[in-house]
Amino acid sequence: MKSITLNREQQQAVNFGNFDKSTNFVSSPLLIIAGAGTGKTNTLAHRAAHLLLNKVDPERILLMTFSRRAATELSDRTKKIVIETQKNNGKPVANFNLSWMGTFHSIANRLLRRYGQTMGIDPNFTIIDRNDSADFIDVLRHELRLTSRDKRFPKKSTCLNIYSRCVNSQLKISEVLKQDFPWCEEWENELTSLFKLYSQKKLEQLSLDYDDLLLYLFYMVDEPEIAKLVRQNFDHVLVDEYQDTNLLQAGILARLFPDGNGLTVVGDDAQSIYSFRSAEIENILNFPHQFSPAAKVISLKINYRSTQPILDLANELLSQSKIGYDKKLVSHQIKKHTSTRDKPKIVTVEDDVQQAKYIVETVLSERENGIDLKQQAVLFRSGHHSDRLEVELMRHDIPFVKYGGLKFLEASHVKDLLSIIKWIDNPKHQISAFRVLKLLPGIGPNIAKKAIDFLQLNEHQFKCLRGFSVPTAANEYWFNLVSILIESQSQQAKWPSEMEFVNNFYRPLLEEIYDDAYVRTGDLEQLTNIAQQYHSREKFISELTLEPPIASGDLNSEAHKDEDFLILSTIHSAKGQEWRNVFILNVADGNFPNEYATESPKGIEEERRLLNVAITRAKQSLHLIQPLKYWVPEQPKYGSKHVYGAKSRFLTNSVYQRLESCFYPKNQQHVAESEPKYKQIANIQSKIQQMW
DNA sequence: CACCCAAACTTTTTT
DNA sequence: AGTTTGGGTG
Repeated sequence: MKSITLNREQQQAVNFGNFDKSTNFVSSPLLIIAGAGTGKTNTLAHRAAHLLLNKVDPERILLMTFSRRAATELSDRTKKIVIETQKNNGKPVANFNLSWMGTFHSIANRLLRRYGQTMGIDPNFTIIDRNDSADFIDVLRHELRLTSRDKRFPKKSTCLNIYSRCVNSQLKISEVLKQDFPWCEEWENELTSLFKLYSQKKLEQLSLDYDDLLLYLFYMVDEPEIAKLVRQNFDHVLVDEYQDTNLLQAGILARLFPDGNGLTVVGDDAQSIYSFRSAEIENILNFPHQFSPAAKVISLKINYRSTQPILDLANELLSQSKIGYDKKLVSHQIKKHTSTRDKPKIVTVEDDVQQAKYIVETVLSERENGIDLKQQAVLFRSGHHSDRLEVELMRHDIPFVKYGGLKFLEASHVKDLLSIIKWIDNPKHQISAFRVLKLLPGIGPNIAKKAIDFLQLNEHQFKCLRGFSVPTAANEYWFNLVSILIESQSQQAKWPSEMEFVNNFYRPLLEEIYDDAYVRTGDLEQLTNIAQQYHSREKFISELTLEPPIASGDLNSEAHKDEDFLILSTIHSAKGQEWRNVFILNVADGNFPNEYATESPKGIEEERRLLNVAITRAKQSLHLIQPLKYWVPEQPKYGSKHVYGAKSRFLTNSVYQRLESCFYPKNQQHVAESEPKYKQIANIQSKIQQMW
């Protein structure tokens, strides 16, 4: 295939492969190293299209991406290319579907439901999200009496994080604790028994957490016979963001494609930012050796996104690293003449309030210049960094959408309603049952537990609950709830009308529990609307768990399509995206690098890559903001919550030379001193005390 | 046994 | 500021 939109290396990557004797298109293992903005998605889409145009069956291509958004984008582009090429060649345009496309977790979900029986896995399992898992662990840790000790046991989310690391890194718990959770080392034995119970109970309750999806699939394809069975479905696999895969994911691929034939992976070692999820940068670095000598490596270095001054900054930042990235990105844009205006800015401000003001002011003046809010994004290290800014934006009536902040599914009323649905879907799912039961007035943890045990004793037939008595306060709710449960269990395929019954049941409870019930009703309506889009209850739950709506505006994205809004996003959530103007908040030591990551050189390197990812999102204009003072929400023991941040260690002199230094407000380097000061004349304390 | 309140403690990023 | 734990009351 020829296309003028591709450069030489891209073209090479697209066309890599041959026809064998039987005219099947085959390809040996291929690694595409694609630096930021080098047209990775375009190349992948063209490669997929190339396969299709060479008669590879679309059903037999496996596309693994990092997010749903990436998956749809890739598939849309692929289709477009295929259709246009067919038109140009005067061929009839065939309709097709790339059905095996999604995240590792969603692909694992499908494969486990289809082939799980070979491992004794009931295909009707429920996927539990992070919150459910944490609640699960919470219950078990009480059961094991791990609370009420003289020293506090790690909290549920920490326990889950440790568990997750163990599974995904395939390391022993002692190793994980030593490396990443040294403050929990003393609890090793307790944690071990907790995790043992956790995995056992999950199996009993037909519940798989995110890690299980990968783990179970790994064990499944570890059986050569089953691997062969699964392998028969696919001729080609394209894996995106390979630098962020972990050992389990790489292991799955290695077992499905032992010789690497048909395997194409794409990634950028300089953008590996998910080690907390046990991503192994070694996966991408070792790929050529793993499949030596057959493996081919192609590097894309021409950047189509950013101006050269922005790339100069990124290149300089990476060149400071001890790991030798081979990543001198070169801009495709022909530079007319470089002036200081093109240079990325480092803006020094007094504190987060000034930081927010600077953003508001700049964003608005840019909009005056005809740059939509949508073309501008504010990026930050952690979710709460935008708190101040959000207040400021609301005050100025500037619409925004935040990615990576508080999620829709984390709102307790949404969790309540979903729990009912999940319990109906899987009567063995005790975490949902527990949550639902505790909603009813007069029912607390103990009665809830008894009811659940009672249900288990009666083989999870909801109708047995008629014979379970509850406190009078709960009577009416109890009767209605049990009616719904029995109804759903007896008849099938009532989705999504079932959602209505559940809604009607929950509404009065909502009003009883929350003061702001009215506001929350809106969310429940949205949830009901989403439910309409799925044709089964199981699909609805699975999809919602695997791809939760990530931004506040995500749910009614159609409605928001015409509107203009500013993007706020964590850097992790900004992966793969680009904007004309980019602002990076809190570029100070403690955030870049994050204070918890500075223990190990590896950690610091990842922080550097994180800053690199943030920088390379910008097309034309980039502002790093450096507050002298910033807010530290935790640890009040240090007294003042304002901390004077040190200059980021990444901003060395040579990096600084790539930046233009500014101050905000202009010409006021010492804001604190400019505020008027008055002498104390009276004492408020004595006045107050005199009142009594 | 459920519910409310106060005190102690808290490790970023997410499929 | 949010979570966890323990104590007191009805």
